[in-house]
Amino acid sequence: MPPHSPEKKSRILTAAREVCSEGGYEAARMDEIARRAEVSKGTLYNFFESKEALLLATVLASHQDYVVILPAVEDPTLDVRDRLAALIESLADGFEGIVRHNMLAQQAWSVVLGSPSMRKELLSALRAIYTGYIEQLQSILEAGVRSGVLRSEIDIPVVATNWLAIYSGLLYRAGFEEDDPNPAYTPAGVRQSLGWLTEQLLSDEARKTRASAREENTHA
Amino acid sequence: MPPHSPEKKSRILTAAREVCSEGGYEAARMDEIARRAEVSKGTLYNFFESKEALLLATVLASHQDYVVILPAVEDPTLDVRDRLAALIESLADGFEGIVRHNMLAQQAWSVVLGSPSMRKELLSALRAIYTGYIEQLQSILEAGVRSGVLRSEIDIPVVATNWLAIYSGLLYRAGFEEDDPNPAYTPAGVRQSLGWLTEQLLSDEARKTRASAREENTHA
Amino acid sequence: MPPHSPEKKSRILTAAREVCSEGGYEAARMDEIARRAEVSKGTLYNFFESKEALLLATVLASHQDYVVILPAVEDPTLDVRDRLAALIESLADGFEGIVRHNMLAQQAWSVVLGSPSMRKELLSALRAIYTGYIEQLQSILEAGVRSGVLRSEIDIPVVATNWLAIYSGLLYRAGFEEDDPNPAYTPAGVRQSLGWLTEQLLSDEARKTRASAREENTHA
Amino acid sequence: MPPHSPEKKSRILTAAREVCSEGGYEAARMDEIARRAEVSKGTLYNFFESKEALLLATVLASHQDYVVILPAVEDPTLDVRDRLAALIESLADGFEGIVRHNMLAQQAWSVVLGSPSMRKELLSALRAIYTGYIEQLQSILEAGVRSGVLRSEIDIPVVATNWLAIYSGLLYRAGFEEDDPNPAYTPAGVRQSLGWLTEQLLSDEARKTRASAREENTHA
DNA sequence: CATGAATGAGATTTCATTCAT
DNA sequence: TATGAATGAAATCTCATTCAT
Repeated sequence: MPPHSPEKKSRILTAAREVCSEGGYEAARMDEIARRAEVSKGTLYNFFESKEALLLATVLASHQDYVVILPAVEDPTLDVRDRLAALIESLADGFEGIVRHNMLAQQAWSVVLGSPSMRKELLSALRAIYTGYIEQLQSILEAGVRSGVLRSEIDIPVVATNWLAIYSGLLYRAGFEEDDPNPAYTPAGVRQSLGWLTEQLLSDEARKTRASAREENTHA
Repeated sequence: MPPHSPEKKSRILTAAREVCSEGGYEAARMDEIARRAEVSKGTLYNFFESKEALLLATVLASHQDYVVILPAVEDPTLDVRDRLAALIESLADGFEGIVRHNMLAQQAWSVVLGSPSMRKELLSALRAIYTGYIEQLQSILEAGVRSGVLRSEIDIPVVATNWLAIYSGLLYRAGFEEDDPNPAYTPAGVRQSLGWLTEQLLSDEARKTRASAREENTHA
Repeated sequence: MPPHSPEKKSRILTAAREVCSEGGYEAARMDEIARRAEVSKGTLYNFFESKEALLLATVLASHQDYVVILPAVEDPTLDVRDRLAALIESLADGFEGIVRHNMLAQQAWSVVLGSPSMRKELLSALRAIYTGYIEQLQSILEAGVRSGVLRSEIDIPVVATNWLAIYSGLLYRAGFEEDDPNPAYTPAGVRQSLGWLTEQLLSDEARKTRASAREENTHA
Repeated sequence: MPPHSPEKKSRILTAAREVCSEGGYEAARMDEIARRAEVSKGTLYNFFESKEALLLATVLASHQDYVVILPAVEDPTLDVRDRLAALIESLADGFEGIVRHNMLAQQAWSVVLGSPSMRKELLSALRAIYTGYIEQLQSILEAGVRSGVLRSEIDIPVVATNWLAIYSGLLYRAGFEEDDPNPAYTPAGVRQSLGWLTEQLLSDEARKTRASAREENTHA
């Protein structure tokens, strides 16, 4: 018999995510998760200490699927405007999935709140999820300032913080919308809001040459 | 004693908010709420249909305390920069209380998720809470554009959306911090982030006269 | 509704004792106890913190029924031989009931062993159950020595200890017997063993006058 | 490796005894026993039908270690007083170990109570454990009467029963004591109680010559 | 024979809700 | 209306036992 097959663990996590997605963490039942994963309840407890631990692992695993970065963003030879645009696209494209994931993660709080160690682990993961974005963003902004595309006087940490705050805020507010969401809290809204922010950063020169520069770039 | 004494109802809601604040919605027990409100459990059910209804009412009542607006903000005779500054102060001052309130409100989701009608009510309230801000903000921005303090080409809806997104984003991210929070997610961070946004809106003329103008204004 | 009616508590304890008597403490199920007591499982937990606490209370309540003392034993005007004989009769008469009770109490150990506080409570009760006997016995022996019926050189504490040890030993060993018990571990055995002990205590004078003295006493 | 290696069986029994000693039979887990014995859980079931059977075997094995008899006791050439004294020493020396063993054996009841056949086996073993003592004791007492050291009129079966009852009673009561046990329920108490009993048996002649006789004996 | 992951019946316990007083 | 003892469905978790490897 294979020792604690990872495939089974993955099946359990998938089942748990499904069950939570449907009824929320509060309503998730170990019985139901076991049934969907096609394992016994005992096996659930062989893999995870408790219901809380399973739900925490479910949230953390869910992160893996949503923390993705477009390769183009990391290419330092590209024009900074394109790199920022690619980042915006990445964020906008994943927006709806992340909104759903986010609503679940928020619910996990009430389940995990009881155990300080799990709370710490969850919050730490939630903080970590955006750290990559912040760092990436700062390095792009620095490159932009160096190349003269972005205004030299911008306060990079504040701008990066605001970029992320806007994104988080839209994400958060999107969770309040149902059925017919306010367009501001859709992928299009993400593009518009972060596009506006990018505009503010451009140097006067970049502003003048924008159209031509971008066109050359595209044709290259 | 009049039926459904409002005083008793208020006592119940206060007790419920306390209990939820301490242990989260998941851990809130009707027994404990009744004990703190100094009423019987039966009385709880005379005022509220169910535990879910009580918790929903608790969240909604909690909104009342946090949706406050500084009178100065609404005074159209003031300089727009002061009105925006007053709004920022209002948001920054209430920040920590709202963060706590917000974490509770998020948890409430998992409790009311099961009932579509309650879910609608909660989400609607959550949407409404910021509507006042958005409208107020837009009217200030319009006044600013009219008076020449703000740049004429700004896209007021986008700017207002971003203002609120930044605020919401900081609020949301602040919920992930514990003990030694990142300064970006503190009242000071609110001032810095929204201050930066305000900067972007000023017209060239306002930018030049800022120091003197503000000084005159203050002395007036 | 009467507040925690003692009658209900008593019904629960009775049901618990019945269930334990039949299958042992290990096999006692809260469901079954609730069913027999004609209360809900929840009510069981309104009266008793846990299963352990209920079983402990059951054992302690069981003591009440078996710690009985013959009034005659306490009458200091009677001849010491008669008082000792009455005590022996008391112990022999209750013997079979106490044997059954004892076997249950022993089983309770394994259930209650986990909780140090309960263990202490149980052991303390088990010690206390015989304290009355020891004290009573010592006062009778002292009276016997004073009246010259018992030998003056007897070591009263040692004799009292041995009296109780013999009784406890027979009680304990009786628990090992089934169906066709060794006569030594029956009420008759109790009379014989403790009768022998009493014999050893009589003074030479009492020994000579025994037949006549007792006869007079009986006729008095 | 021979099938059902006795060494492995012994390791299992030792592990089981350790586990039971620490937490009691109720708390003993097959997992833990297997871990300590360094075998798999499956192997446990190759050696023992069930948990009950293993625990029963554990109690029975525990008996082997405690049913020991001093060789001197069996030597018919010695003075009966010395043989009884040696027996008392044997019982007193092993007292504390037997007390612990006894407490475990009592707990075993609740585990094996469910199975009549195991119950019979356990009770039979518990009866057998003292049979050797009784027989040995009776043969010593008979030798004592024949040699004139013990009073000729003693009722040997009753005396033997009482000797064993006193010992069992002290053993049993010792199980109720914790930390600071009553001296009556210690090895010293065993010596005192059984010493008193021996005293009652001596013939007048033996009583007179006791000091000198024993001294000679010791010097021989 | 040995292993130990998997099983799943069944145990204890909780707590929102009810309703007789 | 207020009370709070009683309810019991339903939840989590345990652990002796099995059996494919």
